[in-house]
Amino acid sequence: MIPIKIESAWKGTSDCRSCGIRDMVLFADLNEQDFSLIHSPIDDLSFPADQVIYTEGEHALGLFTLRKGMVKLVRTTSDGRERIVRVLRPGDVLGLEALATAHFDSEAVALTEVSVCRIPLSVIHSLSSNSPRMHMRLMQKWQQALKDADDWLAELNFGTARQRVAGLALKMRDPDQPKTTSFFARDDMGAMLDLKLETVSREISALVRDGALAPLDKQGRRYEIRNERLLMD
Amino acid sequence: MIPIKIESAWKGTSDCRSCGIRDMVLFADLNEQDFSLIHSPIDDLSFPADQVIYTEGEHALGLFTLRKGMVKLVRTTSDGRERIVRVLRPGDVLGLEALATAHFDSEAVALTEVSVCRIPLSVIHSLSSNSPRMHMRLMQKWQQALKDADDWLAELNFGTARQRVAGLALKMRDPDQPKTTSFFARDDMGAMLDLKLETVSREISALVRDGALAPLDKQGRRYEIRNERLLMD
DNA sequence: CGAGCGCTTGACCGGCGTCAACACCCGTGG
DNA sequence: CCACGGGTGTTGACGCCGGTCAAGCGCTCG
Repeated sequence: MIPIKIESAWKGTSDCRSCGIRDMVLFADLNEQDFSLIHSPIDDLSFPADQVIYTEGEHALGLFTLRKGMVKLVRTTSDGRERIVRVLRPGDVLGLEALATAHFDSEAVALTEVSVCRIPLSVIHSLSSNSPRMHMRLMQKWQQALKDADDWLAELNFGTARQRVAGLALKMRDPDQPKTTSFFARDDMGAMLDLKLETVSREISALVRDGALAPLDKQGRRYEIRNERLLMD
Repeated sequence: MIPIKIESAWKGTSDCRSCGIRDMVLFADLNEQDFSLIHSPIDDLSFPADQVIYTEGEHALGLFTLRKGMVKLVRTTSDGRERIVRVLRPGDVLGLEALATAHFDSEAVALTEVSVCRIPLSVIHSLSSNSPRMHMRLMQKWQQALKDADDWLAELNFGTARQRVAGLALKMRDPDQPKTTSFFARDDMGAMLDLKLETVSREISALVRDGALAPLDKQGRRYEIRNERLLMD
């Protein structure tokens, strides 16, 4: 069954050949012959902030390429605590794991307004066996996901509260405007860094006081990076 | 260039058809036709405890299937601290990332005496394009590696010191003897759980005092699980 | 303009880190 | 066979970072 939320998120069917971010994504170097292998529609979907895109353990029909916005991957531990294992940004793939098991290993929730395209599993499977270009791309996406997961553990969940918050500020820099960075609701940041929301708030305040960051809005979501050095140790 | 350590670790060339753990590994369901596609030798290697198998960033000639023993994957953060991101056990693949980039993303170090087989990248690449069975297996190994990475973060690096040590005890259970579990040098355990070695030691002592664990040797490496419930919360 | 939610700040407390002493295992050499 | 020494694990005392609890503030949206 197709959840209602997906129906209501439907914005149309994509023409991937003319996709604006095609150079970042799975279909980056497909040729005309490869495109002719696509027999199911690629849907263009969008979700408001806080919307669940898929849940942990859910049966997967397809995977998603993130076109715009940010998505958190959430795991619930056996004793019920929630942990954010990663944040995905444009160009990343949501739900790669479904290729192997047809189930999602974590919950995906929109952190901002989000736009994605859903690619049916059958399309990925037929392309990956028949197009060496797709095969290679897919491998690179797996490798990137694994590296991101390890980075998240090694860089953001290690050291003092100050180091973690500073590390997140650097990781969440805007690729187009390297002087600005994005934060999230304080309790989400806590679930990312294994800190309490009060501690996150205190450390951000301290970084602003020390001149490392300066707020760009009144909601505490966007900050200017004033002194990169102060964030790096 | 081939490092000297590899030369000295060489034990022979494998006959994968008769491998004792074939059902766990990449070659699990290859048929005779698939095997005929293997044109480079699969080497059988072994390493003593504490030996480095490969280093972070090193150029990769092949990847490894772990046959016996345990291996830690170590990352060094930009400011020089060392973090253990995962522990691999028999059946796991070392260096999957080399398939995409021909470089290793982390350092691999033997935690015990270890035996592995090295499969040249060319063999994997030709099999994965020509054998749908291998293609599927590879996908499953990627998925497993990613899930392990996320598990490690969500389960072992979250909560109190007690919960982390207990979680590691459960994760490191012997698959054949579910009542026994393996620990490591206390500072390695600290690097896995983001705790200091003294804290690890204290928590283990507390678990023994409470009757959850009982030591099986005098070096503090193997413990009997006496009360699973006490470890689970 | 008031209600409510999320962010910040303060005071206090507890868990983990730090520093140090000690116990134990094991290999080496007398 | 035992004496010695280094390496590793354990335990204790103490201090600090981050958690807890609570109050206050400032947006945002009815």
